Amino acid sequence: MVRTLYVGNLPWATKPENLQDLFAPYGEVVSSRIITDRETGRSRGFGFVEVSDEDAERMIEAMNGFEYEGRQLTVNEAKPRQMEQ
DNA sequence: GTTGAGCGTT
Repeated sequence: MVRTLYVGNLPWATKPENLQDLFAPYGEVVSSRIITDRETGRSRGFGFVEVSDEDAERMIEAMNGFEYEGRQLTVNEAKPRQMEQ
C-alpha cells in the first residue's frame, strides 16, 4: 500500500532527492517528485512524496512544520489526483 | 538573477 503526501512551502531549489532524504528516516519512501512549472521548468515550491501506508501518518507528524532551509514545511496527505488507491 | 498560497504530468 502506498499513500501520497503533499509537501508545501519548499525552497525553490529543493529537488526530489532532497525530499526523499528528508522523509526517508521516518518511513519508506517509494517515490518523490517536485512540481515544476510546465513552461519555465522552475519549481513551484511544493511537491509530493509517495510513502508506505503504515508510515504515512507518522511521517506527516514528523515532517509537518519541520524547518528546512529556513522554511517550515507543510506536510499533509495529498488529495487523490485521479481515482486510485 | 523575480515569486510564497497552494494539491501534481505523462
